[in-house]
Amino acid sequence: MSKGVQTRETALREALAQSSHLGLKGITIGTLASSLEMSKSGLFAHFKSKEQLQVDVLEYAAQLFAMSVVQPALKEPRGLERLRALCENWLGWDGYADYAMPGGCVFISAAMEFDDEPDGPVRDFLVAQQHQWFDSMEIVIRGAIREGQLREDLDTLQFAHDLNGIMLGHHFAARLLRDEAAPTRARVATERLIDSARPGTPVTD
Amino acid sequence: MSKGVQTRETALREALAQSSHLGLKGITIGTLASSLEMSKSGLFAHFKSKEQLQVDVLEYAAQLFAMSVVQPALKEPRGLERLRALCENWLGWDGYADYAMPGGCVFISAAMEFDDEPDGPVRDFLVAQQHQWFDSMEIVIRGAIREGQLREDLDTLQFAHDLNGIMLGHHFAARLLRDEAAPTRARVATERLIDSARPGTPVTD
DNA sequence: GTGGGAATCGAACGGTCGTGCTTTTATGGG
DNA sequence: CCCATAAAAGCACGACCGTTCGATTCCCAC
Repeated sequence: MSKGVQTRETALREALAQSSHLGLKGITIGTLASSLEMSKSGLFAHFKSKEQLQVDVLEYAAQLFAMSVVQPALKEPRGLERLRALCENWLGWDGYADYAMPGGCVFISAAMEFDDEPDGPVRDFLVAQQHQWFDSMEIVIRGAIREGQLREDLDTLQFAHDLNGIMLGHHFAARLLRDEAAPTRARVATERLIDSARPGTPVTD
Repeated sequence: MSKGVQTRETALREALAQSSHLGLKGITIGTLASSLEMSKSGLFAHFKSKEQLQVDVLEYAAQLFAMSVVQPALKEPRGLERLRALCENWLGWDGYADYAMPGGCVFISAAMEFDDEPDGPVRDFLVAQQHQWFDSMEIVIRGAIREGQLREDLDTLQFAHDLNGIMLGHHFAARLLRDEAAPTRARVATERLIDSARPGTPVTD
């Protein structure tokens, strides 16, 4: 019982690392196996198919994301502090270089790889995950509204999408363009977004 | 002379269409050849390698982009009108469904595919293209500054990156989440961004 | 209409892919 | 310590990959 679970865990960690810079589609049973110094078939037995492996990697990554981004933010007091913590952790996640994701956010690569795919287990799982994540963001944003720090009539879903755009832009600038100013720019953009959502700001609709 | 160029052109168009939803790495000589109803080797002869094919596809896409996004915007009067036209065309480009790019912006997928790659012909070409594109954006933005419609001390590069983030967010919402409100949200975000850059707006630095 | 170069084809190459089998080896509860 | 069971290995498969090369077909200037 124990041995199998442990191997599986190790395999998922390595698979996540490789997905991080090759994408979910880029990982290979063969390459993964030799990285783990085991046989293709031995590794394959842990996941009934490559598709299942991809889903499992997404699930594994989500656990890591919840643990290192969401949970720490929940320790901050509700409102802008918590929202800022969430964004800062999110930014950190995208540069999670030294541990499990040398190639940046796996959700972003997966999103671009599967966005034009027909429905399927991997895509469906990823989309569900993203909806969950947007829900979490909205909850934190509404917290800041309830604290009176953000406008009462703010479109929280729009706000969440705006934040998402900022993070995608950060990924783009940091990873593709190798722009060291990317995190700074993301923070500037986030503050500007928050400012535009403060009470007293004229409604833009 | 004529026949070869024509075949090449047709091949590039089909290759772009396929790259659009499979990514640049997703295209294969074999699949592409059978789509064009010709032999693998016959097609291959037009491009000396797959890497070269990928670069050529990027170049082909850039021509299309310049023609359908940049050039029309340059017909608008300098300033916010031109900037808005650029954004609107850009938004249209990402949903260029019926012609050459059924799977959305090929530059975005390519960016995510090659962002963690070591330097190479394809990555280098893509990065150079993006820098060019950011330069173009900055020029249009500075046009609005010179017209007195945007703040004098505006960080134009930051502004361009913010726009880029909005478009990436649009791609994400429209393609992965299949959110029909995506274009509207992108427009709202763009207007908010413009508003925050107007003269008289307090500096956010 | 013929010759020559461009365009295309057919077949093959070594490699890797995901995935079934069967067999061997390791593990841990009684 | 034994033995059922779990884990890993070994091997093979058909398919497709990018690429090469020699043969074939086409187009067009003379």
